[in-house]
Amino acid sequence: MSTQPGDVFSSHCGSRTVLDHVTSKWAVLVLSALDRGPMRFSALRRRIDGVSEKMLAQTLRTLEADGFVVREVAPTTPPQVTYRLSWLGAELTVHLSGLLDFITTRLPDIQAARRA
Amino acid sequence: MSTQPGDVFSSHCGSRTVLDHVTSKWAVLVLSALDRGPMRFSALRRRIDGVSEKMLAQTLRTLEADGFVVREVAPTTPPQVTYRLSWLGAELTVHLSGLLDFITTRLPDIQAARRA
DNA sequence: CAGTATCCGTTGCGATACTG
DNA sequence: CAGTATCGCAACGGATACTG
Repeated sequence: MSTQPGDVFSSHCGSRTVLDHVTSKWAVLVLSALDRGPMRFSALRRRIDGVSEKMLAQTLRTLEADGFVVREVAPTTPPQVTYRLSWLGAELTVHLSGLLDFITTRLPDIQAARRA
Repeated sequence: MSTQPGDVFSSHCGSRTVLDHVTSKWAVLVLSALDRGPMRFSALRRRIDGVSEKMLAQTLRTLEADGFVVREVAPTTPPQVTYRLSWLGAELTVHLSGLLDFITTRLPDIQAARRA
């Protein structure tokens, strides 16, 4: 019930770090985009409106380091780099997609409830 | 399939704003804490390790404005202010709790998969 | 195509002090 | 107790330019 090791409520625990990565500004959108299938860098850029190259690259590197995304390079010229969800990433994205669906479908209610 | 009005993938849509609020550094933790029942300001501060008064107040105000959290003041001295989830907030938190549970329980796998 | 590097303004956010 | 106000630094993150 109270704070336990690994609990998100305690700082300096790994789970807090992962939570911050996953809920960062662009990570949610990247993961959800990849949920529909592997995508290349430029396709992701086009899909996610407003993301800069820098932030997309940074987000992808973080997600790859956390084991949620797999980066695959085809040895062609020009090189084709494809990103896809790992098994762990797919499990994660189930939860995120549920969140996105909720926000999207309930947006009218949210905006109706909004004050000031 | 492609970008639609209200879609999170397009910027300048309300859903993107709400998503940013909800996935902000402290909002996830506040909502999850309130999921167990109403809490007072100072109790939330103690529960959520590392949050400053400023950020807790700011987060609560945003969540209240979005209609996810309800603020109730008991007319006593000293005043007792209690925060609780609205119906909409409770629905939202279902998804967030799922996310937190996933991260917490799968943390070993995540850290095992982590590179560099 | 798929990035990296640099610059640099904006914002996040902790610390501190003060209020009803 | 339950906040608000102000300060100030560090990190976030967008724009631009450059690379293999």
